[in-house]
Amino acid sequence: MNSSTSTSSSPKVPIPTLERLATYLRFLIDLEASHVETISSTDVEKQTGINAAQFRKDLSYFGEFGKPGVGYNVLELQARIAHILKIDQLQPIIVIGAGNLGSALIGYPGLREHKFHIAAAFDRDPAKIGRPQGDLIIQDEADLRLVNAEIGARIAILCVPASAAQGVAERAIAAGVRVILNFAPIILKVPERIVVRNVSFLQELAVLSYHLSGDTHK
Amino acid sequence: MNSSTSTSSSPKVPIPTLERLATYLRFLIDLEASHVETISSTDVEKQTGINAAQFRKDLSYFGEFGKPGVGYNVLELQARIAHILKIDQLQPIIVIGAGNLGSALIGYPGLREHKFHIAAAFDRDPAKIGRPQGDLIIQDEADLRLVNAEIGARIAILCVPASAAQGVAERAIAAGVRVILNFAPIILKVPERIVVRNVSFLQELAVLSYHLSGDTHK
DNA sequence: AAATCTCTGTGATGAAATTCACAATCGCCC
DNA sequence: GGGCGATTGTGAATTTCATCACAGAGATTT
Repeated sequence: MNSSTSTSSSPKVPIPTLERLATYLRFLIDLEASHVETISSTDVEKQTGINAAQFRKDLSYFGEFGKPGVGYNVLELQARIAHILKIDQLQPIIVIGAGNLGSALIGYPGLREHKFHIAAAFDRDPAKIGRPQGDLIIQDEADLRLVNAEIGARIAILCVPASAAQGVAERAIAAGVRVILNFAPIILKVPERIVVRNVSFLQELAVLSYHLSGDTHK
Repeated sequence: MNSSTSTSSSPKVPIPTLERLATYLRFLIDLEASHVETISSTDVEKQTGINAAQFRKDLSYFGEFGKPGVGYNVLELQARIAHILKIDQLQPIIVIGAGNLGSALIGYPGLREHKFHIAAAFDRDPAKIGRPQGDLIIQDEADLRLVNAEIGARIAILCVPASAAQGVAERAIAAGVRVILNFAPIILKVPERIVVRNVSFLQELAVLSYHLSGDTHK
């Protein structure tokens, strides 16, 4: 999708399964808000469009979660998926590049809701360094290593231009980052152990554009 | 997917192939800038990490593009991929929701580079309506249908909160939109013929978070 | 102009992901 | 407490996607 994974790491669990886990979690949070206590895989299918067997199989990679004849406890499943995804405690993230996109992410409320926490934001532009952004202050990208020694973030979000991305990625890795969410439209070259996911609007739009079959106007 | 496609449309061509086409296009544009005239599938593999046979097979869905013993002409291939993706002429897009993310997209230069053109931006918030944003003026979401009758955009980008997304999607479809890029973290219910792609930061981050194996600190 | 090298396009093969289908389990009702 | 409807968890079947491997086409060299 949308996005794509490069450099691999652990085996066994299919990437698509992990992607769906996040969807389930989101869905379960909504259910909780609607005071639903129990849900069956068929209900999930009805409400999300994801095949019921798929849902069950996805979960089966991690153990047993439901009761036959009953279904799944919403709260418990929520907690267990959060645990699987390691977002059951606040997860610190650094954002590099404080342009429009970086700023949008820093201000995105959904992140906190899911126990992600943007712990620092960096930019290279002296005009931006020192400026407040949300409840953070933009820091000098040159201090990346120093600052992250403090924070210990293992996740970095790259919102820099394509031309800068490779260099920034390398410095982030040197600063202890292990996984990268890359918004720059280039393929990063990183060591085996580093996991990268790319998000590309252009790619998404291109796929959509392709589907605009023949008819220009209705 | 990080992102993922829902409602299907045409057959035959794998979605992953379409996603990669956009990557190839981007890559070819960079090559052109470096004055490279010809490229072989093995070169592509070396520089992008995408398997050479994969590259050739992806293209084979659409015809023959290369010369045995030589490779592919960069400019020609670029043009043909752009044509396949229907971005060989300016493609009008409407953006709905002019918050942080919407604004970031409106200002994103990569779009124009790839022949996408944001033709109008909408919001529901009276405080935002009428305000300039980039070289556009935010319009009232209530006028969606009216305005799009003029513009004829078939692509909409949804940057509204999850709670508003379903309703907005329906109105966009009523206004003639055929494909939707959805940034809201919900699964849209749309008619068969409509194609949706979802981009979810949360999903991407969750997958990355999962890969943070055991070690909390180095 | 033959021999050689390079590189494409694709059928065959393999791997991965999805979906099917059913035995096993649970709760409920009589 | 035995029978019944609901629902899970999962091996097997199916579908989709990626890779291999090679015949054939174009360039190049001798």
